[in-house]
Amino acid sequence: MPLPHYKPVNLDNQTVQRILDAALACWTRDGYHGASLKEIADEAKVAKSLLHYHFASKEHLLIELQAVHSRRVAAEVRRRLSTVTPSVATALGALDQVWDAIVATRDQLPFALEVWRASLQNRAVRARLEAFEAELFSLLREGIELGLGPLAGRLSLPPPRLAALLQVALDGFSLRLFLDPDVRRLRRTFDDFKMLIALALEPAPTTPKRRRPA
Amino acid sequence: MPLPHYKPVNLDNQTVQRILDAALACWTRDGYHGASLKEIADEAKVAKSLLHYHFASKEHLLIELQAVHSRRVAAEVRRRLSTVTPSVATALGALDQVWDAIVATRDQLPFALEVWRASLQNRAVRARLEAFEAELFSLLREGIELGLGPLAGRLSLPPPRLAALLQVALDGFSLRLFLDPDVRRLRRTFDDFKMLIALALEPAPTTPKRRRPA
DNA sequence: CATGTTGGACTGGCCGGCCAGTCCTAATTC
DNA sequence: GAATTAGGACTGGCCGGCCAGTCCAACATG
Repeated sequence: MPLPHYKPVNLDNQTVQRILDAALACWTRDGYHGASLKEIADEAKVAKSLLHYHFASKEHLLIELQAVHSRRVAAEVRRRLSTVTPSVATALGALDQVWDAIVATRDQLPFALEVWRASLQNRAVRARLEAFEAELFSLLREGIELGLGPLAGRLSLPPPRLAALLQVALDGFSLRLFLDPDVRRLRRTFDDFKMLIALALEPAPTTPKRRRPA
Repeated sequence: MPLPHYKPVNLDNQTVQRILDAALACWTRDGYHGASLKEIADEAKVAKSLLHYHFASKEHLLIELQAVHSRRVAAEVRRRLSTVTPSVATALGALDQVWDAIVATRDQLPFALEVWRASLQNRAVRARLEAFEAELFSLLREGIELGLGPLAGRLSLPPPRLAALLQVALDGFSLRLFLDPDVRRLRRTFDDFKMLIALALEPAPTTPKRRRPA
């Protein structure tokens, strides 16, 4: 099955945005197959046929929403990491920024899971997902390099590998936030994780110091 | 909606097992709503009506499969952690065991995602999922305590908190294994993670450290 | 005879998709 | 400046099809 080519969607149209928001809400709540187009139309307070006017199919709606959503998330992360200045403290502070971003968007994680699942069967979704993941990776790596400045060279882990580790860990935290309503307990685990990172950031362990977690 | 009470299912029946395996395969491939009962029946090479003979409904099938599957996973993890003997090296080796378990069952992760999603809407699924997560947490904590023996007291992180951190991280690795077909790259990230853990495990290299006040 | 299994007919409902047609606004024409 | 045209936005209703679930007659097997 080759990649279908869809007509471009007018994203400036306010109703289109309402539909996209409704789809995000419904798919987050009930999953892609679990939510019907009627459900989405009702949520957007719009006739079901209008969905097919703006979007060729349910799949097309998913693809467009994925594009919009990943763009939004990437922009949010970029915004939060833009104020980082070089020092270990601010580098760890940047981690807090990322944490806040995750918590703020925690209810949308089920949609992300849905996109991941769809990426198994849809090449367009797959391609965009990989690009998005690569972008997040770059943002993390740049965040590390910027945040540590000249210190970056003395890491026990080179920035790209630290970034990869961060990305995995952050996915884990996202997932557990989705599972576990107790944010504070998870926050403590995140602080523990930050402590671990701090250990790895400290320069060559000639005189190792041990810190109590804050 | 109160919890429905289902007639017990004869799990010794071989055909029932075939159906459960088929459901696992189909739901892993297409998701809960995405796979029809006919599809599952075909996969199990069984008449569709037989599904309704053994299980009251699609939901019932999900609940039973979740029970069987989580029991299997827990048993597998328990088996892999049973040989741990006290020392830092074997404690890290136990991590490798868990890694192998994750890699071995990576293709079933989409089903786990499906269960997580279902837990949002189904109290029976939710309850069992929480029990399962709690069991995994205990296994990890016991693995840490057993693996480190008397060393456990000298951790910079008490075992329960290390276990929580491990659980989050392992979820992250599971997720990325699902996203990323490149196991070896992720394996290196996992090794980096192990190094980080090792840093937290190592007591002060030469002179014994003063413990934090109780 | 109980349990397990098949295969098919059947239903009521929801699904995604499609279409004919309305409404509104803005440009175009006379 | 009234009439006409064009086209985007939007609707209600319909369609064929698949879905979960029901029922049953038949048959195996011990």
